[in-house]
Amino acid sequence: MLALEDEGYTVRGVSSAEDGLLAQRAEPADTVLVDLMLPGVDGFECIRQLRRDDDVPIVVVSARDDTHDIVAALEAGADDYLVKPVAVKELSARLRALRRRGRAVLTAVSTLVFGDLEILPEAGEVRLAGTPVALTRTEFRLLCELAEHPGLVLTRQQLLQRVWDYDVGDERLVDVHVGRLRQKIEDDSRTPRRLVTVRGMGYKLQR
Amino acid sequence: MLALEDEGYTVRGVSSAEDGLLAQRAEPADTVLVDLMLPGVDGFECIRQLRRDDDVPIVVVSARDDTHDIVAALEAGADDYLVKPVAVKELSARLRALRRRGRAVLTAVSTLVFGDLEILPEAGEVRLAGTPVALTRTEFRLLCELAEHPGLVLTRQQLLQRVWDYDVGDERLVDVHVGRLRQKIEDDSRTPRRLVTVRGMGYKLQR
DNA sequence: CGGAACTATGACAGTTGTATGACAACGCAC
DNA sequence: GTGCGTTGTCATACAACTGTCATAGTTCCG
Repeated sequence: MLALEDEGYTVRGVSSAEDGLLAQRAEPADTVLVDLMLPGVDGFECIRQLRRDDDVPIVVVSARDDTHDIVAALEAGADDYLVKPVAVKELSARLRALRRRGRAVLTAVSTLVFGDLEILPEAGEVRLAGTPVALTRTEFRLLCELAEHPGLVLTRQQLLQRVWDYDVGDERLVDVHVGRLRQKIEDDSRTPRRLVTVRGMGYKLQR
Repeated sequence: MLALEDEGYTVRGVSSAEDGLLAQRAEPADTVLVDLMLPGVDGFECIRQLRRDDDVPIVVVSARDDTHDIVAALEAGADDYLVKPVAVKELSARLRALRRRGRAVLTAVSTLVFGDLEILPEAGEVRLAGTPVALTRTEFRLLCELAEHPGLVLTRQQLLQRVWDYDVGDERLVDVHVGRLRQKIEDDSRTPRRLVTVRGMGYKLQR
């Protein structure tokens, strides 16, 4: 999963078939990876249900290399079947091949997820617990900059440079915009839980 | 090959990459199996050429199970890659999976749907809640351009380039046409719900 | 405890970005 | 040529955003 993120994918993990089905209904991913050894619902049944709901590409990853399983999974509606251990490069290439075929028209939108905070950079959109939040351009750029370095402290200087293209400038400016951003993305701006201050250093976006 | 015929496929065999390419041009099969160890043209090149000509599903069958080869074949345009020895049942199931997906594409491309807004690019037609809307050529192209990137913000520059073929030009021009388009596709052009402004960035068509 | 350093926030005026109506130029059919 | 729809430019009005500053609140440490 981490390896896939390195390849540039945004990954949402679930621990059971039920969770996966629910998550997919609530907010469809553009590709689904299924492990046939999941607890709960039978894996093939899971594929069938996914396929019934929509035509998202489904890739099965499994430790079993029995032809019978492979055929059953494909019949159930899977688009590809990989036997563990899987080379990430291969998985990534197969995902690309699938996407090329299925969704050639649609452009993929990447999502940065921080708990219930989602950031869609290309869509210029930010959602908090599913509902869109209206941010100004500066707030948005600030948030993206922080989001690109999850959990890392960025100094005011760094933020001034990257968000404002200022080589020099009043560092207080950053404070003001962080404050405004907090009003919009924190439940209680007095006790920030996502965008936290690191005294003497700067700010960071909590994973 | 014989085994495949038993599964109900009609199979045409060729003994070299050149023959295969020619045969496919003369009388296209609906799926192509490629063996990477063919004499003559390099197998990857063969895939690329097939892919260039049309978007027939391509399945590679090869004795080599090196990840590097698999990735290269998929990158070249293959849809699937099987390592010999191949179970006929599996191959058959994978061909069916591919064909299933291929069909889905054809139906998916023709209409772009955004809620009750339908766009038929080839037909040059736009319908709002079922009733046709009369758009000018520029408005139509603008809408199509936005529709091809659902939910993504397009900058005025990008739109100028893609709709007007202007490398430089007054960005206000875009505003004006967006305004005119809104008059026609929004219920209340004061509060756009479909074609929304992302201040400081551009415009996007809401999914 | 008290001061210094650091951070948060509210208010304000200047600036920027967007929407829209008016208009002249253009192409095209008749 | 006349009439009509379309196109690009412009000026204006309005709304939203930005940066600065003053003030108030924290945290740290001797």
